[in-house]
Amino acid sequence: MLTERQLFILQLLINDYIQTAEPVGSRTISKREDVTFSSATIRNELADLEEMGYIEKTHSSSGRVPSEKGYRFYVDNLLSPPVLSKYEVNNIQSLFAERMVEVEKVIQQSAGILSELTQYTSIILGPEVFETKLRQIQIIPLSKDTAVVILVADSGHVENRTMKIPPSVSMSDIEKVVNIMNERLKDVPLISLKSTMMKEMATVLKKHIENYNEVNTMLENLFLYTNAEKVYYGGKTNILTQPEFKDIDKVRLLLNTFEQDEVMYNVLRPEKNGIEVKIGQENDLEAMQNCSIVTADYFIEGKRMGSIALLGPTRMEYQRSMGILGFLANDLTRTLTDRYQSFKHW
Amino acid sequence: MLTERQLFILQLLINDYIQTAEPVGSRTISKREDVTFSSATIRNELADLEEMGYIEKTHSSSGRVPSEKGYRFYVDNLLSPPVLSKYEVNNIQSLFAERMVEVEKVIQQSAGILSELTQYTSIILGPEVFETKLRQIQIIPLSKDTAVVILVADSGHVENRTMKIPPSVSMSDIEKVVNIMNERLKDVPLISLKSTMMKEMATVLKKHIENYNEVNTMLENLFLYTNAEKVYYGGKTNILTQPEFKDIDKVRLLLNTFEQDEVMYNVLRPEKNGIEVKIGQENDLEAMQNCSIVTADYFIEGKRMGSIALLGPTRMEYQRSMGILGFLANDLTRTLTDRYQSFKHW
DNA sequence: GTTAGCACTCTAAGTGATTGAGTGCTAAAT
DNA sequence: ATTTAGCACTCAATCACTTAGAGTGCTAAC
Repeated sequence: MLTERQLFILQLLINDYIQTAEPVGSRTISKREDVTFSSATIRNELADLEEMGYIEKTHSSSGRVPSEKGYRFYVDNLLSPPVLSKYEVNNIQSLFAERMVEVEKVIQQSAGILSELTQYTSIILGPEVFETKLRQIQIIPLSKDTAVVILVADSGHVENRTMKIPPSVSMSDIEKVVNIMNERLKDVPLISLKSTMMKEMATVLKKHIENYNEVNTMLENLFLYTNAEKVYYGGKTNILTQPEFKDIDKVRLLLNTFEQDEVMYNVLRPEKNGIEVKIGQENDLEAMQNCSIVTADYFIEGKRMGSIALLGPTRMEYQRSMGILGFLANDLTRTLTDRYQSFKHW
Repeated sequence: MLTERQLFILQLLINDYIQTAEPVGSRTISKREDVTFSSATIRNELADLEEMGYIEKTHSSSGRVPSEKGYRFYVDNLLSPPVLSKYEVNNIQSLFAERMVEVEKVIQQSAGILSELTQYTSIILGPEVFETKLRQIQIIPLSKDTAVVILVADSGHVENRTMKIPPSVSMSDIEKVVNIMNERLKDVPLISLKSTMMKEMATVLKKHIENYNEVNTMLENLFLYTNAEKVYYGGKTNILTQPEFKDIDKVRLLLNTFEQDEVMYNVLRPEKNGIEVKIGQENDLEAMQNCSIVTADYFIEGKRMGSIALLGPTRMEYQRSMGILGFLANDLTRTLTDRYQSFKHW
């Protein structure tokens, strides 16, 4: 168990390191006004903290640096509730004051503000197809054997795909199919579209359509890829300003990871509710060994819709980041729920 | 004027430097089998070439490095027509053998192959709205005051926008407008959609719609932003492997530029036809001072649709890059023209 | 339990000295 | 009139060495 003084020293050390990115020595700590005891005492305490694994030396006669265990302890026990500056609050709220119509634009802007306020990289997982429901489906022919299929969700999200039409399937068949789909599939969540379609429509289709089998495989192909939600970024290169990323290979690794949506998608899936912090090795991607990620969720009517996250070095300003992130997640939840209400009760 | 031997030496020097990225000395050149004269002779020639500005020294006793003027001369006069390896040709042609339906996918894949073959960063400007024409327009209501507008082009490109509907405009009004639009605006190029709409539809709308003014401003807002064509990337971080980009600040500058579509858009607009090479300072973006860009256009029925480009260090493999780029541009042109034909004569 | 003091460690920065790749120039060879 | 061998010279890069400074751990005194 840590003594009061050890807690205090650990906190000072981490705060200092977060600011300077330089190993912190006993003298540096002892020079602070609010420290009454001498550097020798601090040295003793530091030795204990090191033995317990909360801090490390970079070499045998260097100052101390927080270990991942140390950061974890710091985040879990030493953070006081964050206070946002007026500037930050204004900045975020002015975003939502604009009341943009398009969900995607709201999200893109949120990512921008987040990265600007924090100088880290912000990542937002768009609303999951999970909760959004089909409003309408349209098929528009392009040539004799191709057509565009357009799905519109109640959130305003539009999804489109081009497909080839087998020669054996006629236009009137397709029209029939679309009509049936609009009848049967309206308000079905996008995520379960495929399974619902297979169940609900099989019998009806068999009755009305000649080349049932061909139409069926066509439809199956169409919904083969349940589109993963989109990943939005803000300040993709902000993290390059951090001194821990002067190594170009690390940078390459990280930026490449950004390009792989599926990977990022998994990184952002939070395991618990609320604001979560993953420190260094805790997220097992090699590219993110020196990074921490703070994630928060946003909701619509209590249902989780997506996540917003900040990516920084392990030495990141946890308190501030968590504050800003939490605040923005809240506003996002409120705004989106409002929008959703207006759609639902219409 | 350059003598035969000077040409030869310049060529050897640039070839060598492109491979090694190290300054080339007289001894290195003299050791080649096909060089009969001594290093001293070469030193004299190098001094002349330097005086003429084709090569430079990095310091007073270093080997020589091509200057931008040197590269320019090399590209304009010293390149033999490129020969593609079987591997490269196969790689590109297998791409088009798949005959993907969606233009965007073809382009995305092209970017991927380009960057893989060259290890540079590839950039592709999507088909201009320029030539694609409106096939159909749809408005789908989302709530009592919002709706999604969907434009489908004959290329299969889908464009969508969410908009607010003023309370004074009724649904039936909107339906009328959409009908009129589909009648009057079909096959109008997307780029002139706005102007055509204003001209063609003004009188008709006035006749049929009550709140003409409100509808009009609504439509105007809708088409306010003529969407610039999309920019696609392949191997965004490839360029980071080049030794000239070990400086993190240069990297940041460049990657940030990538994020700004409008800027890239201008970079890629070629000035002349065919394959164009811009070397170093020739493209006046600060972020690209150490880069060269090779661009080529692709066409549909002789009309320029977009460009594809390779971005590398000034010390780039011009011959190979130009070869691959030209070949792919050709195949792209052929494929897209075929597709277009099938749409047109349908 | 705390602290002053001291020996010790290690990095970072600076200083020569050395090496080697390269040049330019001159005088001899072709 | 070229070409080339030879030589003096330059400069970056590297290595060994020193020094300064920040930091530690330990011990003995407070």
